[in-house]
Amino acid sequence: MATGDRAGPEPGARDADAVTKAVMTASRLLVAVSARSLAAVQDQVTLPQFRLLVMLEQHGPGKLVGLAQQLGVNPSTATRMIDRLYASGLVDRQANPDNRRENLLALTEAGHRIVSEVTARRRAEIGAIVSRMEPEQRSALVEALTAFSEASEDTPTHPHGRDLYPLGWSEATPSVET
Amino acid sequence: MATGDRAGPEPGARDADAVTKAVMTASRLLVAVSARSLAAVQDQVTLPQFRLLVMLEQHGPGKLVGLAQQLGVNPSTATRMIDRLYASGLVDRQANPDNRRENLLALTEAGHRIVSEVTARRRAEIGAIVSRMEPEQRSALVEALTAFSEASEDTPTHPHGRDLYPLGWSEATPSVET
DNA sequence: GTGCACACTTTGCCCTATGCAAATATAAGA
DNA sequence: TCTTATATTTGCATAGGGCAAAGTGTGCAC
Repeated sequence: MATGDRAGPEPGARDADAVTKAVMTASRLLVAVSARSLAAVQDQVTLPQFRLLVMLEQHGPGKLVGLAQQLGVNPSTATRMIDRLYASGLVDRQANPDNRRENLLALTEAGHRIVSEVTARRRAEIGAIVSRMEPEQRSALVEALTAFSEASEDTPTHPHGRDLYPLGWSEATPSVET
Repeated sequence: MATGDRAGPEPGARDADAVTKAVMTASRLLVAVSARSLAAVQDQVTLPQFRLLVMLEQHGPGKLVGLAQQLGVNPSTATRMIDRLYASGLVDRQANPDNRRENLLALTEAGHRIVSEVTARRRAEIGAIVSRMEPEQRSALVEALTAFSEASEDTPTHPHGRDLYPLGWSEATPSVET
């Protein structure tokens, strides 16, 4: 908005600014949606616990070290989180018969239910929003977001981003993208 | 998916599904961007601490209870976080001369710098992505996101969302939208 | 086949974040 | 003044997190 009437020396710069602004606004919005979807289960699990459940759901049963890596936390942290989730019956833990130094961790039914509940709520919330848009707006949104996602794929994310990402992830991504 | 070749009774349903998917993908992406922007300061402040700094920046100097409410945490939690941030020189704390039971909390220069750094990184990252898009794609993105944001404004966010939101917020929104 | 190196998990120790309840200190009002 | 309400702090408990060390199995090399 308001970027159409003044001819800047570099038209792209002004556009990029408006786009950045719009993207950041949308970002806030989406985080709020995630937060609300999570609210329903926050009396049963903490956010880190929920993230752990999501990882188990996504990457299937596995051993503790792998889980810890996926979460970006120290194995000792994972051990203790599993202790608690096992105690609350959301995670199943049994020694791997083929390799007794490994534990096999998996979601219980109750664990699956929690993840599904949040995912469903989130889809529903987003669905509710897009349902208020005009059909043409919807397809425009799909195209625009697709272009955005593609543009981000070949973004270098600054040289060393790859290193920092797993480290920061655990603390920086509480919105548990499901 | 797989709903495209079969004429459903409600054509909008398939659209909504595709849009939901695109939105969720974008959401993950944006969270990753936030996470990376945050990574640069994670050796100086924890994520909750950073959120506190952002609140002080956004809502200006204020007293502890207000800050705690903005963050959605208990005042006692805020007290102790401030203790640590004061110790590390990121927050200034002084008794309000007009009301001795109140503390006035404000960012120090160092505190401001941290917030600015993250904000700048985030803008830069988003800017880098959009700069890879075609100009027409950029304006399409602005329009689409604007429509999306507007659609979300008059979304009821399910009846009781208002109640849960502040509660869940503290734990559910670590990505500190700046 | 015995032993050494490596992998997986757990435990100990320390810190931050968090909530609840109780204690303190200060204002404001009746 | 005495009481009530507000602001902050402190005590106590739990969860999340890291690092280092211990414990336990596997597997390979010699």
